[in-house]
Amino acid sequence: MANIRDIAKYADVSVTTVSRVINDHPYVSKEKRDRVHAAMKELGYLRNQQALTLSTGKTQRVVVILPYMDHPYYSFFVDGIAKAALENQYRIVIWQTEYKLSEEQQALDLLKHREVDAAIILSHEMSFKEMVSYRAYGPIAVATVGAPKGISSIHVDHYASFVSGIHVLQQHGYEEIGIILSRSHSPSSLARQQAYFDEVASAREQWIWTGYLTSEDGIRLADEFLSQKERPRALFFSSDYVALGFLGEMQRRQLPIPETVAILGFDGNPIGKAFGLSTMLSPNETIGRQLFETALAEMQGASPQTTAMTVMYQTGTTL
Amino acid sequence: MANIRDIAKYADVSVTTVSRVINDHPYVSKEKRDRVHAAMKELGYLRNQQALTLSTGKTQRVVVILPYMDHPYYSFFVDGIAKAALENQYRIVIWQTEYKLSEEQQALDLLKHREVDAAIILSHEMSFKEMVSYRAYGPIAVATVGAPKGISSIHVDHYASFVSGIHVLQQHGYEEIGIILSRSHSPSSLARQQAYFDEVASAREQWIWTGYLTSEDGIRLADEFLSQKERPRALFFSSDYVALGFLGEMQRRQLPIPETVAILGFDGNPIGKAFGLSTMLSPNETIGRQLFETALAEMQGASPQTTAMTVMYQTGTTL
DNA sequence: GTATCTTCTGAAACGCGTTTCAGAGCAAGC
DNA sequence: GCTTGCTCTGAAACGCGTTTCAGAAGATAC
Repeated sequence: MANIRDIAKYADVSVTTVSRVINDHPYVSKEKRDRVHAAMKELGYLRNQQALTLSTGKTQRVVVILPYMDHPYYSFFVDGIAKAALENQYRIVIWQTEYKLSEEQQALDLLKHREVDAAIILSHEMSFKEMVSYRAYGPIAVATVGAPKGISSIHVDHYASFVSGIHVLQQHGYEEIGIILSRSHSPSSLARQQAYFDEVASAREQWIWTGYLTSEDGIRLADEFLSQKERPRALFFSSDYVALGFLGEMQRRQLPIPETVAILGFDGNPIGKAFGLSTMLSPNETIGRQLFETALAEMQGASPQTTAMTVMYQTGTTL
Repeated sequence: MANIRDIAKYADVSVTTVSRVINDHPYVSKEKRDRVHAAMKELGYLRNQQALTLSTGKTQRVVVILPYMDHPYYSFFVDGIAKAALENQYRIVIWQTEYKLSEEQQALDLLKHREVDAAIILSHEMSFKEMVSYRAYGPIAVATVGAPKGISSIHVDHYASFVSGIHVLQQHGYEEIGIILSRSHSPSSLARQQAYFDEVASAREQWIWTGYLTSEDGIRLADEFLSQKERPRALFFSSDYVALGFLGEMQRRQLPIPETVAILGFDGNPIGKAFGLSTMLSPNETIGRQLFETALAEMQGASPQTTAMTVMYQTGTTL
């Protein structure tokens, strides 16, 4: 495979001139430029991206760190990131962590070893304190709340969003409300619990179900829910998938929704529409785009920024 | 940031010796080895992955080419690929093409420019003829049927799978069957049509619906289906998501399933379980793993291989 | 005692683009 | 006529690990 020196020899110019032709530098005479182009064509020259990367110190890659690939929730973020990255000639490297700290560390080590220029983290187990220690090696943008100075954050304001979801339920006449959360100790779950206690008069501990992440978890929830003596009249989920699992299982048992219990989802996954799921629409693709864009801006010298996004009620038939 | 030469100077050894220590080469005296380790610790040495890549010619990266990130169908493949890749110290670069030929070409150009060591293609618009022209630059493994010599393929045998799905429907007493396909001209769709005509006595052109990819397409199908004079008694979908969209819309219209029409999906997406969707379970995660493993084997000198996988009926309540 | 290994070490070349710097030639400015 | 500035060119250094090759020292074999 021909390299730049082969081209230089073949075209009888210096490597500098070849490099200039490749990079469209103006100070090359038309004559030599043509000779170089001819030589490149003749020898089938392909620029070696690795050499370029080593030379410039820029990899044109960003690592996207997320717990699960096969959870549709993250796909929308990744879609937004991928689109923005492609538009800017960046490639994305995916790292699946399953919330294992060691995997998160390995993923961020890519930054240290200059395999990527920046990191985008969709959800994490790692403390922000530890995350900050990687900041020296490149920009980091997260989709979670509570990021300290130095780390960009484009996130859904889970407190405000849960408040507005609760208000939607209340406007529909539901006062006794339960909430379904994923990881109990995550910052977003804490914010949601806070909103719950602040806004729901009848809030009670046993109406908070934690550890529900997938549609299967939603199916499982049906038993847990029905076995309770005193049940809330509405359930506010933190994920459409869990809500759909629950909804499907209730339908299977021929328990009418919303009569048995009203259901409000969270995400706005298109599949929810098919089943009339009422939900809070979250602009995840947009967040993905902005995560990339803010990381890119930081690479170009901008300061880290924090942006909170809000969700919108999307009407359905489960309220 | 300290490089290998700084370490050499600090430890008063040659760069060769430092390199040997890094790579656990045996021929280094304990004394020098210790000095080098101390120097690396002292100066906070981090190996530059780019230099290593340029030097060895191996990137430890594989590009995964797929049409849509936000279509859950592909997530399971990617999950399998990601797991296998991580286990082997490979990183995956994602390239979303939306079935645009130019994007597919750009993605495969990564191979040419040595940004990745191999390519895994989940679905493509590009002809195999064109794809083969990239083979000289690295192994290519596809998840589609019909790959020529030189290109590895781990795929679902769509003909056999559709045949077995049709047999399931027939065993349940359905003779008048329609099929729902995604892209009309893709090899998998052609194989499915062939199976349909071969196995269904009452097969007819107007019972083949093409262009259905998402759950929204499934919703839209309800009108198309109901507006037909003569309707099949069962529908065999090529995607669970489309099937679920249709199922949800039928439920919304209070048209009982399977009395109005039986539904058989294809994939085995977990969300289907919540709604009792009968489906043909496809081992997509396993296919993902094998795609990576066969690509890895090829990088190590093995020959391309082709493996066809079969699907399994997963019982539900829509038949 | 000499031949043959084995262990250990480092200089230099290699992978391959980019960038800096110095210099040559020529035109415009005053 | 002399200075200034622009256009064009290429040698060499740089980014940073790995690998080849040559050689020295010590150990083992016969």
